[in-house]
Amino acid sequence: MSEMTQTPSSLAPSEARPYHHGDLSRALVEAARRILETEGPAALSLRAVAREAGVSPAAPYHHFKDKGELLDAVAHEGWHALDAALTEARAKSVDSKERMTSLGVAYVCFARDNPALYRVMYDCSRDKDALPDQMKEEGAYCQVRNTIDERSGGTASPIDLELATIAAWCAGHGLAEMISFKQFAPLKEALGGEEAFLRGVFEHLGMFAKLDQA
Amino acid sequence: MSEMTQTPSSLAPSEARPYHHGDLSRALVEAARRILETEGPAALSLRAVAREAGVSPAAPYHHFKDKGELLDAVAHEGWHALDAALTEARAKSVDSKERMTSLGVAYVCFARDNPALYRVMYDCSRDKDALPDQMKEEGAYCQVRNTIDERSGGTASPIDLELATIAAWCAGHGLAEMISFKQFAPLKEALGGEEAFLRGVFEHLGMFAKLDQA
DNA sequence: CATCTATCTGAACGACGTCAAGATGAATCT
DNA sequence: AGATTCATCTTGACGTCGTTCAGATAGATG
Repeated sequence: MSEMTQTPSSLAPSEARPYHHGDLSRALVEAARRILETEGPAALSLRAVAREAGVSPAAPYHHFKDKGELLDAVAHEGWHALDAALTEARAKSVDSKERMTSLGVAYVCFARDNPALYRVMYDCSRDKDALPDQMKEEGAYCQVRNTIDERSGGTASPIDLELATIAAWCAGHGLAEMISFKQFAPLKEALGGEEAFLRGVFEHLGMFAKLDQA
Repeated sequence: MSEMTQTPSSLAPSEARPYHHGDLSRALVEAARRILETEGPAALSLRAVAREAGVSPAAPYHHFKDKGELLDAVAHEGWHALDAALTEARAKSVDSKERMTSLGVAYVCFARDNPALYRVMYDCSRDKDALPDQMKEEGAYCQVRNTIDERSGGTASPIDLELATIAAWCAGHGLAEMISFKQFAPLKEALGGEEAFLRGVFEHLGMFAKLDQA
């Protein structure tokens, strides 16, 4: 009960209201993201999403078990967008020593540029006490692990590799949640901009201090 | 308009309903913490707090501007409790090289043991885009900075000291938010317990990698 | 004592998440 | 084709929430 109802016969793939009254699952998720971007997470009610999609307050319940499941779908898209951002950052940085820092900066910038989406992503994760399953095998988390593995020349033990990945991930998440805290403003200015500040913080995190000893 | 109305004449310091109908500000915060611990953050409505304190749903508005201000008061208590936990941890660890890791472990354990309270603390901070002001001068943040400063022998530049503190704080917060994620369970088991896991992660964060070079 | 003022109650408003009953219309089956 | 089936959407309702306001209550003050 996920992706049936493809465009019925002869209609544009994803615009207008093609079906019965529309390809709602998708329209709802898009409406939710629109609300998130323009009005923030506080305004993201199920009724507002339905309103934005031009449908009655009860309509979403034919596509999502409850509000949480809609948010899960939004979060899912968010993780994909984060994957893409990290992939791009990884491709851009040629220096393998800098690559890790670049990944971190890209991660935090994603959160800074999509604060509401990032918040939904982590709120969903906390509700389930777990990161999305896909991440362990091919997602953003895996990109971080691979980058660390490359940097260490593939010599790190599986446990050390995992610990280092977790350490890096936690640092990135923590910084992502606090990047816009007012207290950091003077330091950002002193360092000549937010990116420099980010690099500064990440360079103090010796993700490889232990791996390099081996 | 904060702390007047101490116990009126002859009554136990904090039980029953001593005053007009009670020392509400305090009673409400206590009721809120009780609800947080027993039913979690989702159950923490203003009405539920009033109910728990035995007053009408409108009563809290004579002591707090709105729900957010009540939560601020709860968060304020939370930060004090965190301060205490860190102070204790800092006193216990004699080895200055281990002290930083001990602080980190204590921080995350506090979050693990008071998950709902910790969540309220950071939700409030995010709403204001700032950590509590007191922290910069004498709170938990300051303890972390001092510990780093001691460890580096007081030789770190102010900027490096600040960057290292932020890095450590972000890592601690990130780990605190994810410590109970299911994906980490196998690794915890492999390392022989949650504390060992925490130490493992923190030891991969070379908060001093850069400071030690100087 | 009367009065003042902080505190609390009761009732109400709009918004929320959710559900049950009914309407609607595309798809399927003779 | 027409009848039927079934997913989809609407209407209306329920209980809860945050918040406000007019009025009751009872310490504190004169």
